[in-house]
Amino acid sequence: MARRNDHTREEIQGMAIDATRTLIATEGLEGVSARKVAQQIGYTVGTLYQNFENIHELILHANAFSLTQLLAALEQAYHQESRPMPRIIHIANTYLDFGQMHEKQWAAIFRHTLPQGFVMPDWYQARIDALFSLIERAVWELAPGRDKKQIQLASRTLWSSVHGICILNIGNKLYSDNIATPQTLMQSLVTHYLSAWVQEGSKA
Amino acid sequence: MARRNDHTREEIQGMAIDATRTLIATEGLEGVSARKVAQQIGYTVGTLYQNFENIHELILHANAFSLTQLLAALEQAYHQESRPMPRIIHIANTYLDFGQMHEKQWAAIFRHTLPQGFVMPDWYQARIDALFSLIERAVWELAPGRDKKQIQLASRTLWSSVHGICILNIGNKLYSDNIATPQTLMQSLVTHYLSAWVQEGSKA
DNA sequence: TTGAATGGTGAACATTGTTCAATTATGCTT
DNA sequence: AAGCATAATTGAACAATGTTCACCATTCAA
Repeated sequence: MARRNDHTREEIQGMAIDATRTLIATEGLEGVSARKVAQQIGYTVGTLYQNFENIHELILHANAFSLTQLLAALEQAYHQESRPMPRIIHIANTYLDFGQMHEKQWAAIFRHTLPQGFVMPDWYQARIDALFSLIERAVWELAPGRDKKQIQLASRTLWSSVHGICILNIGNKLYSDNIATPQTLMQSLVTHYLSAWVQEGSKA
Repeated sequence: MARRNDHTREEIQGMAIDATRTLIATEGLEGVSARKVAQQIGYTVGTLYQNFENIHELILHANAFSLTQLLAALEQAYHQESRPMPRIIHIANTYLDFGQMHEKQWAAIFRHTLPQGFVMPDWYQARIDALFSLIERAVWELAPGRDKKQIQLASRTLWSSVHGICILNIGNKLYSDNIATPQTLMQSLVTHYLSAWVQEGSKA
């Protein structure tokens, strides 16, 4: 039984977040429970609730970790390819791969919803913003001359769409009928959307 | 207290589904509970469990109802516009509107997940398929000469993307910063993607 | 050494899904 | 008409959930 000062507050929080992450990875979001997490880290529920407001905060931290991993993967993809268009395609595919490889974690991010009255913390929203700004950067390089608002519009449209393909990919295997792999859809989306978008810009 | 033959099995099921729907509409998916539904319809949990395998089946029925409503709205949109390209845009915007107007129901459809071991019933999957085939029809009319597999690929890509925009629209108000309304994103997606796709086809 | 402050506990409460023996109402048979 | 079998309905019970909080234990300062 753990005793006082065996671990600092920060250590306990880190352990709890880790435990939550592995729970999500193995059993999915539904497999997370305060008692399970507490037992994993060798403390009791009471201690857990001294370190986190509620279970949602804990899950939020676990999800933020996944988001950070995702961002790292996308940033790596960004640097692996320098030609603007293939770069975006590569980033999109990396996004897709991440969702497939870490299916449970991925699903946890987008399925978890704060109860009414809860507000998403800034440090969490900041991670999501970072994702979007990475895309904005990549789109900007594709058409540096374009208006900033147009870039923003295009990258949000594109990224929402990429996200949609990922969403419908996991869970429902809508595409598992020999014909269209999610990678094919992704390719189709990015090339068509962006080629028309670039072309439109060169006219003006 | 309800007595035998006050209602038929079918009536009870219908009442339960209705109660579930209003619960979802008012409190969201998390607001649904077996006891609440039972109380609403004037029976007890036991009766509920004689009419439904479990709570997920009940939710699935409520969601199927929403899907039917959605399909009806999309089909109406289909017939409101006959020019192929504006038609698709109109359908997409109708989809978006539906998600905005019935936010809770819409979220319930896409956030609800069957526990492991559960399989999505055929009658439910059929409703989803109907949505996709409506889009396929609309895309086909845009380019009747194209290969069937190409049409399938394009409509799935397009619809996943449309779906993605809807998803990121509800919940996070990512777009609420004066600039880009979801309608603008939708317009941008559909016109750009499809114009490039059509153009590609006319080359071959 | 004593006392205050803080770490940690685990029992308790309400609420969840789900089951099932017991009860009650119905319809059929005699 | 009476009785019986069948089916509908109940509600108590179980395990598991999130959350709280009075209590105990440990540490550190005085």
